Amino acid sequence: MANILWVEDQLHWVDRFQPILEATDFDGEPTRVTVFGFAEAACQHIRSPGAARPDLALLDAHMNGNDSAGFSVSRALRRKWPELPMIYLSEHSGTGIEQQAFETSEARDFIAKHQANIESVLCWRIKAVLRQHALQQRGASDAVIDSGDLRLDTETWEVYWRGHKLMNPGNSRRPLGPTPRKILRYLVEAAPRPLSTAQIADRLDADPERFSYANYRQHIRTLRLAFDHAEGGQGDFIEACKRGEGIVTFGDQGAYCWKPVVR
Amino acid sequence: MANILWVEDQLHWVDRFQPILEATDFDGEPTRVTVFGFAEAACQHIRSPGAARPDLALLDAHMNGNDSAGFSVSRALRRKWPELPMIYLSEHSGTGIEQQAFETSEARDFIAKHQANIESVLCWRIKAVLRQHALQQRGASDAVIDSGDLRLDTETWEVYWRGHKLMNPGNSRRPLGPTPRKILRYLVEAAPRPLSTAQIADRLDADPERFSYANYRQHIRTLRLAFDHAEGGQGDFIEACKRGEGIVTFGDQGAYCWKPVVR
DNA sequence: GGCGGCGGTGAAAAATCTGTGAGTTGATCC
DNA sequence: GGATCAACTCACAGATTTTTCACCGCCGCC
Repeated sequence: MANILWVEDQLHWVDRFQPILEATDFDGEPTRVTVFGFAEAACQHIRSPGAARPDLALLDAHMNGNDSAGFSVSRALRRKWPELPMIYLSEHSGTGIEQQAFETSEARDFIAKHQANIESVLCWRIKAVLRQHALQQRGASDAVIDSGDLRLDTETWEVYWRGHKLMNPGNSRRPLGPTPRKILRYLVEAAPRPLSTAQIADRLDADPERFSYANYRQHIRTLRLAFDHAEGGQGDFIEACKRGEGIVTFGDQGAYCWKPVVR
Repeated sequence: MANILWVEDQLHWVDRFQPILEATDFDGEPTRVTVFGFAEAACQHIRSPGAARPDLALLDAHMNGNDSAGFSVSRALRRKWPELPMIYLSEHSGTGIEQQAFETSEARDFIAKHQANIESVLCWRIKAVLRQHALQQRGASDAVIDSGDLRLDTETWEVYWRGHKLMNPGNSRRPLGPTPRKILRYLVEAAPRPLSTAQIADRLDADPERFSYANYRQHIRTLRLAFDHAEGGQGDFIEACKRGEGIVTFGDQGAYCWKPVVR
């Protein structure tokens, strides 16, 4: 289902476009449009932990007399879903607002509300952005990930650290659990970018209400212990993490980050 | 070097835009624009084995009275360089030409020639497409802000000043705290405009009631100390700030401003 | 000269974040 | 039904970051 988040303070545009958007087939599934009339309401919704990830955001930069209300929504979105494509729909094309949208807000497109055949143009451009984004998402999936001394086979999900297979720290005869393995994979894939709790929850396809930071933290602990056991259990890996190598706490938004270990 | 391939049959557009494009810095290197006045000539060039790969193609769909001359160039490009981003620059926005550009020709953008401030719009949009494409190519790599001797990676949040990583001034083994990092980023992004307490509070997504000027001031202090430590801790940076370089107090509404430091 | 506001400073208090250990839950298998 | 195991929760202490507070010097102004 194509899920569109739209922030627009002028109701007549909503009345005009919403039915058209909902009747348009963007990705082979029914389209749902969620509209917010105020930037604050949208931000609040976005920040709430249970918010479902939209596929695309449609923003108006200039709302309720505030030049940058739309940009605050954009920042909230970027924080929660860094990859989310955003399109601006505005009456101020060709102005500094358009420039700001492209240069600091990483807009994918900026559509002038006043133009010929706007309904169609809107749909074409949304479709184009969604297609482009889909293309981008399914790039890069090698079977084996190598990062320093780590070897991660994404087919069999086995993980080797300096030649030793990572085992379950609670019971060294058993392999590492599936969730920690996945988390490790996502961390290594995302390196050197950190992954926040929300991003991990998103990738694990977990219920964002349930997957908490405490949860993430615990898996990180499991992983660190597993690495530590793999290199002898002297606590060296834990120490390395504190120094900023291996699985590093990022210090914001409950995020962790994979940094290759130098020897 | 940003290499742009442009196919355009009306010379006056070339005269008008080419100098601007060539004077615009799209990727930190000089820009070169190669113009073809005829679709056939462009296709022939593209198919020739020695043709250099451009970074972006600018096409006009409707040329020399032929509705689809531009699309033939697009097909030639797609065959030779499947990943090449293409932007249409046309007088026929909102028509079937735009639809075709997006739906069958995988246009990244479609820019109407007749619109306010077209020169700037063209540059913003080209820049946006190039950035998006670069991101896509190297698997969403560095979004780095450069300002003088400062290098700020907005993905990993690492900040380097003259090659030294900015650390927490209170504990030099630890990285700069999240809030100061963000404030620095916003300041540099907003430069040369100052950011008042209220603006920072908005960007930090903080409660404007709680985020006071005293607060902002303290973070600025942390930042200045961090810079100072990074260059040796002689207080030089603090002095520079007083002289009007680096993180400058703006003197109104409790605002601060980032000014690149000249050496 | 006294006054008041602004911005810099240092330290203390408050809030938040993290690591840790232990306890629950729920699913699966015997 | 009971054992087992991974995933999840909870509580708490220690570390770290952020906010608050009090004070100081400077400057313009009456």
